Amino acid sequence: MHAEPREKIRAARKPRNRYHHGDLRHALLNEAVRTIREDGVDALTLRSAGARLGVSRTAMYRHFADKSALLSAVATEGFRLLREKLSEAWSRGGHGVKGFAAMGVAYVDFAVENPSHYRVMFGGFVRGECRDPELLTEAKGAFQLLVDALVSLQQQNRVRADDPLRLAQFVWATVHGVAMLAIDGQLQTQGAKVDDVVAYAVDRIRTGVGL
Amino acid sequence: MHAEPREKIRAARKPRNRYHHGDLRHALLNEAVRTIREDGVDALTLRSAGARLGVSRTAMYRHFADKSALLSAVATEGFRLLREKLSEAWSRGGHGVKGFAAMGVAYVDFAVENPSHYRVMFGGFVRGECRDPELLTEAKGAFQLLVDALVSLQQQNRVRADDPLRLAQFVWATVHGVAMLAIDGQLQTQGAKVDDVVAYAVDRIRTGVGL
DNA sequence: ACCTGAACACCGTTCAAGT
DNA sequence: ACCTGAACACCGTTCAAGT
Repeated sequence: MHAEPREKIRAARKPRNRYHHGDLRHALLNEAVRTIREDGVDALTLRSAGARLGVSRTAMYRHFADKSALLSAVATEGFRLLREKLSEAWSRGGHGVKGFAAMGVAYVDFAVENPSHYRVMFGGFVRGECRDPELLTEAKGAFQLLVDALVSLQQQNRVRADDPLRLAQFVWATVHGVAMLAIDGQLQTQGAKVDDVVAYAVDRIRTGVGL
Repeated sequence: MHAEPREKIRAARKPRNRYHHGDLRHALLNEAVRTIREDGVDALTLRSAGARLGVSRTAMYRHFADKSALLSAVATEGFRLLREKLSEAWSRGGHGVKGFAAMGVAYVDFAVENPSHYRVMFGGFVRGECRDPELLTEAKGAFQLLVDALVSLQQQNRVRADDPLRLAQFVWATVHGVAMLAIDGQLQTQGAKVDDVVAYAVDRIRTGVGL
């Protein structure tokens, strides 16, 4: 009978004793990201994901409205990761022109290393209505990093004094395009390595946005 | 009995009297393009496509290896259409800097007007092995148009003397990126119209590839 | 050659029921 | 609150059989 108080203390810390998981939502999200990364979006089925977590295939509906909502969470996670990579590159490059180039390379690298995840972020898998505010916030956060970098470069007189938003949209489109074509295998066939294309594109961007 | 010779003449022109269609392959392809354009890729099912053509849902397998092969044909058709639009824009613009800008606008317009079709061309729906040679040829044809335009501009001393292939890859990536972000609805949220973004991007490309 | 019809092994989603 | 199990309405694909 002296085990009971212990149980109660635990109960106080974690209000309820869940059936299988401390947090099925997180477990599902991680499993989805893992499956998508390793085997692609098509390989992600609610049935297999549930089975792998030792849970019924309908358990998911307690945590996500539907499959699209789960994919939306995966996309959100992707933008979070991307923002980290970009922020790191910008810092590592010393918040200057070098850092700007590093951001471009980091962006494409992220897409090439996680092609399926990247496609979920931009491939239209997340339907218009299911784009939850969290996803929008995270996507805007990553974009804002680019805007801030461009403003910083403008203050250093390294970038023309156009509307930073416009500049950022152009730069974003270019690296996004390189990334997309790269993971589609459309650049290798043209007899050039992806890295070289990225380097050249960053150079042309620099010329394009320069003073 | 005097109808028989007529039948035989017909048989000579068209060796066999098909069950339902003169060319089910074309009918299927058109139906697929139409469905994708109007209702998206997810709406395309072999069952409904067959039903709409008054044909069994397995009849397709006589003409395409599987659904991916059908999508590959849809993508091929897309590249054909895109090439036409680009060629027209380049000519209409007088094969010069104006034509080059017109190509960029035409490219993004095509994607925005046929978002689902465009996604089939670049969205990874066509698996690596299923990329039939016809698709590759057609895609390269559209890309070549861009290379040729850049070579022409180089001869007019309007574009820097870099490797035209590299230049074309950069330009392609940029317009592709703008197109992708546009059909993903990622540009409107940033408080700017797609047309303006395209115009600005074309301007920056021009600066980027200029002498 | 070209197409059918039944069958197979899958899906996502709903819902009454259990604890 | 959280999860289950059966059921529903779909898929793409295979294959023996028809004409």
